[in-house]
Parts: sequence; C-alpha cells; structure tokens
Amino acid sequence: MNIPNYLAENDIKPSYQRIRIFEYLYHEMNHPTVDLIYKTLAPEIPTLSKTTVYNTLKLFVDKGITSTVTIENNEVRYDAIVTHHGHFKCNVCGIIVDIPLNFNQLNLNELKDVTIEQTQVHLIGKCNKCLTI
Amino acid sequence: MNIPNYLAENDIKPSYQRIRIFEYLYHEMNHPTVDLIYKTLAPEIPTLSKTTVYNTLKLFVDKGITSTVTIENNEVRYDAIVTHHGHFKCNVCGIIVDIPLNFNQLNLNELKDVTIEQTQVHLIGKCNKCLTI
DNA sequence: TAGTAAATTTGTAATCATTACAATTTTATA
DNA sequence: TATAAAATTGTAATGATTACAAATTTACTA
Repeated sequence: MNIPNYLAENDIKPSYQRIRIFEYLYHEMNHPTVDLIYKTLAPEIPTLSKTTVYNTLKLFVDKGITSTVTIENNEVRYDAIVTHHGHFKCNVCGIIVDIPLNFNQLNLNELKDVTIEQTQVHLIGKCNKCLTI
Repeated sequence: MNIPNYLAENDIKPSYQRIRIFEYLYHEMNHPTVDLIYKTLAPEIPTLSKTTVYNTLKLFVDKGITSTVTIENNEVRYDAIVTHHGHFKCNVCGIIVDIPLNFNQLNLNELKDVTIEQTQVHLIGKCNKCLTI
C-alpha cells in the first residue's frame, strides 16, 4: 500500500499531515478517536493542530476511504476499512475489532419499502483476553 | 399498561416526573433525545429541569426498562423497548423505527472466544415516505 | 524565478450534550 | 409535627466538536 498514491487515487492531495494520519489509521487498525490520533502524532509533528485531525478525518470520510464507528456516545472512532463489516467491542479493555459479517443473513423482510445504504452491527461483550484473566 | 405499577415493579418510585417521562417514551415510541423530551414536557410541567430528564433516563436504563440508541454521535436516544431488536433510521426525515431481528442469523463463527452481552444493529437509508416524495 | 491565487493548516473562540454538585423541595416515617 | 431520606432543581464545569479567521504552504502563471 502506497499511501500517497492511495490518497491521490481518491482525490485527496497527499499532504504530509494527511499521509501521517492515514498511515496511522491504516497500520494501527485500532479504531482511534480524534484525541488518540492527535496525542500520538503531535510529538512527532509538533505543529499539528487537533483541528487538522478533525478536518482530515472529515475529508477521508467524505472521500470514502475512512468510516466512522459510533458505539457509545462521546467518542467517534475511525476505521480505514470501508467495506461492510461489523465491530466487536470489549466492555472491559475497550478494544474494538473488525468482524466479517454476512449481512444477507439478517432477515429484513420487515423493510421491503425502504432502501438501506448503511448497516452498522455492533457487538458488545468481553474479549477472550479479559475473560481469562 | 399501568405506568405507576410498571415503575414500581421495576423498583422505581413512581414520582410525577418519572411517570410523565416514561409515559412519553412508551406512548410516542419516537426514540427521543433528552432535549426533545424536555422541550415537549416542560410546557406542561413548568418546574421540570433538564437534569431531571437526564437523571430519570439514567435510572430507567439502570433498572432495565429503557434502552439507549446511539446511531450517530451527539445524540443519545431512548427507547422503552428493551428486548433485542434493531433500528432503522431514515437519513432524510430522521425517523427511527424498531425492527424485529433474529440475531441468530448473524454468522458469528469468528467470535468463538468472546461473550456477547449486547448486540446493536442499525440500518440507515431512506424510508418509504421519503422515497416516494 | 518571482508574484499571486488557491489550498491547507493552525489556533482560538463558540457551541452543544452531558455531568457534577450543592441547594431546595417533596415524600416518608417516627 | 419534627426529622430523615429521596427526588428535583439550577448553575457551573467538562469535553467533544465546529466555526472561523489568520498564517502558512503549495500550485500556477507571467
């Protein structure tokens, strides 16, 4: 994955900040909040502004290369995976992991008359690590 | 449904404010925000405080007679239905409707090692009414 | 290459939902 | 009726997000 190229292909000029933010999202896969991205990158990019992180993520979402995950209020999280998938969140350690899901298995007969553009499946429980402690 | 009895059965003293707030939730079935509940009831209960609405909904959730719906950030919504079900939200008119779902149909083989305590399924699209305008 | 316009980044202030907390009011009880 | 406990209320604080204008960087053209 060449990140500058990937950004350019998606109509995003690959500025230094944008490259670093997407690189973080893509490599960490940790569904970070804006605050976590900012706190992680700020020491390495001293001029970085939190507003830039907000602006950049909004741009990524608009251009379709990032999705948002809102499981609980007061924290929007971001994900470099944009294909349909679900999320599992451990309510002990807080980790969020992507899970493949076959949405066709949901019986949506009740919804004949609507169009569905987005599906969010969030599972909340305890992860294996926290169960065995 | 006798609301004072229902509250009492669930270990909640049926004060006037609590009765009115639950009555609103239960009859409207509109997945309101705190603000909407407050704005609707305040004219009829002039002394009502928004803090009371927050306190009361937190109590309802703790006692298990209300659930929260967080589809988008910056608005927690409340639902008097607490059995497992999903939600459909129209991104034009904003209406949120409950939808029955058979969660067993989700193929969760990937999650053998975790316990799942809560499942949230949110479908976002356009409702029939907004499609035909 | 310099000069200018456009795009991007930045910092500060404003907004809005929610929570904290102490004071007041109401309810229950002795 | 007096007192304690519970519930309600209003105000202030918090924290995420947005608005916005200034500063900086980049792209383009003469």
